[in-house]
Amino acid sequence: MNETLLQNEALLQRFQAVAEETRFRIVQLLAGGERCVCELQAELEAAQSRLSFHLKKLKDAGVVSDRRDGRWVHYSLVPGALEEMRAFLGEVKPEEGWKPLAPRDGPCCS
Amino acid sequence: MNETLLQNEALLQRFQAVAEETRFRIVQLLAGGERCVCELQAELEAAQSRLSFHLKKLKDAGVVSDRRDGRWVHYSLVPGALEEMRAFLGEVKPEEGWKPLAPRDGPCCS
DNA sequence: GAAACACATCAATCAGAATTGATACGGAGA
DNA sequence: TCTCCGTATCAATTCTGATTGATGTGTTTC
Repeated sequence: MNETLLQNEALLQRFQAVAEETRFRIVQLLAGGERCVCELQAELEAAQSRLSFHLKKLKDAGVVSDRRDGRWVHYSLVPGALEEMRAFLGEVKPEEGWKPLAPRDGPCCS
Repeated sequence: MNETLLQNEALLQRFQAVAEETRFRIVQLLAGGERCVCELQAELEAAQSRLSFHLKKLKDAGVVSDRRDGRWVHYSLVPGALEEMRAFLGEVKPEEGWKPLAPRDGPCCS
């Protein structure tokens, strides 16, 4: 199995996790620091099972981690995960002064 | 209308655009420079209408731009869009040495 | 202008993800 | 132990987005 493909898969999963409105907002809230589920619930005005569903998605993708404290569970961002996503967008971003590939000779498609 | 909300909406749309396998791969290919549709079609082994659908998503999100050249259309990345996404992940990423918020006093939820 | 080509769009179908309501689980306090 | 509370999970439904096949549009070449 190709290592890079697996990395890509995990990376894609992270983008998928963040690219949904509720989860996008969760990430924004967690940027301010750790939050327990009930706090998120209050701030997002989301049903409990719905929030739990989205938190699981984020956790499965490795974007957040949880910490149990008595009956409460606190969620926070995983810095490394976000860093990887940034790195991907960095690699992908053409350098300043970058030029398109020279047009290929011959017909566009063979 | 709130300015920040609109920005968020556009940003979310960009994440949604990138967070799909076919489009994720398109972005990776375009990282190497401009490509025409038929080249992408060959490299992705995707049906033409399918590819066109995904390119439109990326374009609507502002992640790519197109350039007509005779009968060919060439797509390339929009550096600024990727930069904004990076910036978001940067803001959102806790600083090194960052500490969780101090636990609130009183019960977690009122 | 006719034919061939590159690409876009549309309508119908299909698939996967999100929502909801009910239920289960685990910890804390009486 | 019984009960309450915070959270997770499950099954059913609903919604959204992707795929497919056909058709449309603009461009080149003859």
